[in-house]
Amino acid sequence: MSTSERLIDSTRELLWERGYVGTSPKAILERAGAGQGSMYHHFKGKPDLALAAIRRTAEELLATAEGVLDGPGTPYERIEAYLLRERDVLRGCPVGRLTMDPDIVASDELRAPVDKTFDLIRERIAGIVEEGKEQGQFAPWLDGEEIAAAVLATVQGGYVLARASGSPAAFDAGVRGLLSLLAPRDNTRTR
Amino acid sequence: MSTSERLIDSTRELLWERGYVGTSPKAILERAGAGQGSMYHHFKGKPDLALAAIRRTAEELLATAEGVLDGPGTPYERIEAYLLRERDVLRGCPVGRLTMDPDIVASDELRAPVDKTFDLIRERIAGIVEEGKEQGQFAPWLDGEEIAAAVLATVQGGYVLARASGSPAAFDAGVRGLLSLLAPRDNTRTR
DNA sequence: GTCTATATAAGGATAGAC
DNA sequence: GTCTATCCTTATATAGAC
Repeated sequence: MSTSERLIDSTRELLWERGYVGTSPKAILERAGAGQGSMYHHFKGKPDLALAAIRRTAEELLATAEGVLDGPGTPYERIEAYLLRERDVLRGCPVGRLTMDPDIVASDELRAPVDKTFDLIRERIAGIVEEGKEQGQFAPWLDGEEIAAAVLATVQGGYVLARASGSPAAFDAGVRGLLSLLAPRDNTRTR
Repeated sequence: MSTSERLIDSTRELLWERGYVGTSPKAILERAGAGQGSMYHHFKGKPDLALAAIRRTAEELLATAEGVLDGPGTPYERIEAYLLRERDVLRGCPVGRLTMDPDIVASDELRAPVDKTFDLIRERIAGIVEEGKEQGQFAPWLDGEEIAAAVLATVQGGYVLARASGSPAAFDAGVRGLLSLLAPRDNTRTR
């Protein structure tokens, strides 16, 4: 793997673990096994390298999410698959955690990939919900965009709760709670 | 206000804005209008001061949440009030944001107030849900703890989505989505 | 209690040799 | 392309005067 690639990979790992403000060029170089010169040869500086790393991470996350959402099954089953897909819960979301970084939120350029990723996933989920409404699997009064936002928020908030308690249990509980609200019930059952 | 109090207040503000790793003693002192000596006289160091600040913030947030959750109204209305209470959405949650700080998650002492705050709010909401089930306002198959986790996660995740897009809209959408799933429907309506 | 001085390390970047 | 040397600033803390 090229030095440039190793620098990007190290930056991605550190951004995930420690965020932007908590990640120093020195730490990146050590992890990548490179010297100062290499980094400043390939990239203009820390923000430039971070941008490359963030874009890569965002693309990968989007691809993973779309892979699950475009899978087989009914609309409910696809949303369920998205919510239940394997995650390293205690590490948190490599994209979502960036929103807590003041320097990233302050930069339109660094924030853009984060914004775009959530936006595309939300649109995809919203479409699935609308599909489910047409098929009668979801109640007609539900709004696709709103449900999609709730689904994404449950995931992102689940990471927060899990990290607060040091256990993935809270993440799982939140997901199960949302699924219990979303689950279609057959008409033979009284509500 | 005493110097010690001003130091705590400045720290609370900075922790909210920039997190633990992003907050330097120097910045705290400047904001508090104090010198180096004052800080190290009243506190053992940055972690000690941060702990005092976090405890204060956690207590205040808990009090605010309980104030709303213990208010008047049906169980659904009280949860609705909690979700719709005024928030400075783009600033994020002063407690939740701490979970993205590696140094805080790594310290049992610094993480404890965060964990405790979420735990107590979750219990309170869970109790309200169980109450609503008894009254027939919520479906009997819902689990109080799980719904409570979903409610908290929607809020925490809403902050993440809002900060990603630079607008409170995503927060509001997620909350409305969850409320539309949670809202009691009268039996005259067909599902 | 509060201040200034000082100390050591780290953050972030540039210069120039190879 | 990569390395080392060097630079200036900030982070975090201690010492000791007032």
